[in-house]
Amino acid sequence: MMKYSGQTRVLVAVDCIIFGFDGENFKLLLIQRGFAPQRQKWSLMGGFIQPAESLETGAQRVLKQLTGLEGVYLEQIPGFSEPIRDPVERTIAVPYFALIDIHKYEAQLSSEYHAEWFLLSEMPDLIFDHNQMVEMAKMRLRYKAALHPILFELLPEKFTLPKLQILYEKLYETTFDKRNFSRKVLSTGLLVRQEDKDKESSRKGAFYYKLDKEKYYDNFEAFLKFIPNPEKFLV
Amino acid sequence: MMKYSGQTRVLVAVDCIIFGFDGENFKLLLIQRGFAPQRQKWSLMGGFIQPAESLETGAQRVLKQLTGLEGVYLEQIPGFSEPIRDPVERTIAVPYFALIDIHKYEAQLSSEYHAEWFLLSEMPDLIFDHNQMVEMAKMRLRYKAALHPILFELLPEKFTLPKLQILYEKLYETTFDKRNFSRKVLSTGLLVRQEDKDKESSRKGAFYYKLDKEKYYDNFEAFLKFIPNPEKFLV
DNA sequence: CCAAAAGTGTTCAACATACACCCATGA
DNA sequence: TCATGGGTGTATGTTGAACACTTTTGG
Repeated sequence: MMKYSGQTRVLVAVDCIIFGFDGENFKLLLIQRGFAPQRQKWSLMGGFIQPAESLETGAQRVLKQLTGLEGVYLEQIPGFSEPIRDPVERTIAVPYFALIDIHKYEAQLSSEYHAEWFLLSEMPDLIFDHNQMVEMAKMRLRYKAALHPILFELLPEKFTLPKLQILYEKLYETTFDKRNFSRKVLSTGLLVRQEDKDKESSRKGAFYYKLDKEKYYDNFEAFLKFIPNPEKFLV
Repeated sequence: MMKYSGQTRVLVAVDCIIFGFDGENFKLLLIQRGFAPQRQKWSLMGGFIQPAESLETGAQRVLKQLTGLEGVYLEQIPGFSEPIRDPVERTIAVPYFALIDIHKYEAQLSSEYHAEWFLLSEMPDLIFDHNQMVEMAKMRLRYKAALHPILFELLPEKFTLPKLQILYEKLYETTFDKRNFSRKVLSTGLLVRQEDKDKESSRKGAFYYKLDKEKYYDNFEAFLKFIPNPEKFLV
């Protein structure tokens, strides 16, 4: 078959901004590059698109390689395409942010990559334009999470309301009234209270909740506002 | 300089979903392909990314070629990247939706392309996956416009409140209460009433308004809701 | 004078916020 | 028994939705 003539072909990479939450803080999973250029420097996990895969498939592959996880929540953010963003060769990067349950990850860590979790606030300098990608991903996550219940993707199967609230508070760098917060969250009917409590962080213990998977997936990107004044965060 | 070895390079295209509004209905600017494959079939205007340009720059170039317009409102939507989406050769497409003032366009039409405006509701079948791109763009536009005042990009410099309301009503395929609508819109302070009236569509005439450019651009993506129950439209 | 569209105000309900006290428990 | 974090209810203000009549003017 004929090809389009006179056009330049370029490398296309997917880079993953992998968010986790340890119960206290947001974290980012980074790898130390084992190859040139900028060997040893920290970077996002990424990879070049292969002939038989789509962008989304590529991103899932890259994630699986690093974390062992499949079917992860992924969202594409706008491409990074400055002609000289990669000094080696022109590469157009399509970043995805990923939300994973940090605990699921730990069990499956492959030693093929030198990967490490960093507190979002203590992130090292990254190669190329990866710092900007992280910034962009944070903005997008803030935006999306203000309107849709996606942050559950960061939590383990069983979690408590105080933990959920801390999650939101950390993302928006503020605090919320716990009475209003729990009322809003519970009023969605998405959460099912369990019998048992988490006694780790208080003597009284906090009830565990699980997602009502049915409701959650049926109306996956439901429009819900768990935080007050979302317009403050919607840039 | 060394290149990354063993990787496949691909064509990257930008395709533009160009929206216009004629005062009554949404329209889409399409071109009839002058080259194979699928010569004569309708398609979105697009082009391959050139060595010295970014995706956004490429999209602006493509738009300028077709419409003569520069600095158009553009927004990237997620890439289309199925390996066989283009039968000639693997091409990853990054679509952009564009909002233009249809009247500005008409003046500058280049005859280099066979381009035509179609009512959104009477759109022909398009090549490849362009139909899906249009669907995706409509969804994104609905989402974005429900929360941010971007639809002004579709209107001429002077417009009336009834026209603005029709614009919103057509996008959301519903009707709004004009008292509530005008109150909301005017309360933003974004609009400045002019002395003169548009007498085209009524005997009484409707006041023209202009955007307060200062306020508009200062707070370009302000969070505003001109439509009731936006959650209905936020998929 | 009449048809057709433009313009305008009020009432009510729902929602979001602010706010404070009691509970359970382990040490 | 006390210190710590968990859990809950109410009152108030704000916001958004519903709703109908008067105005203007060209024909």
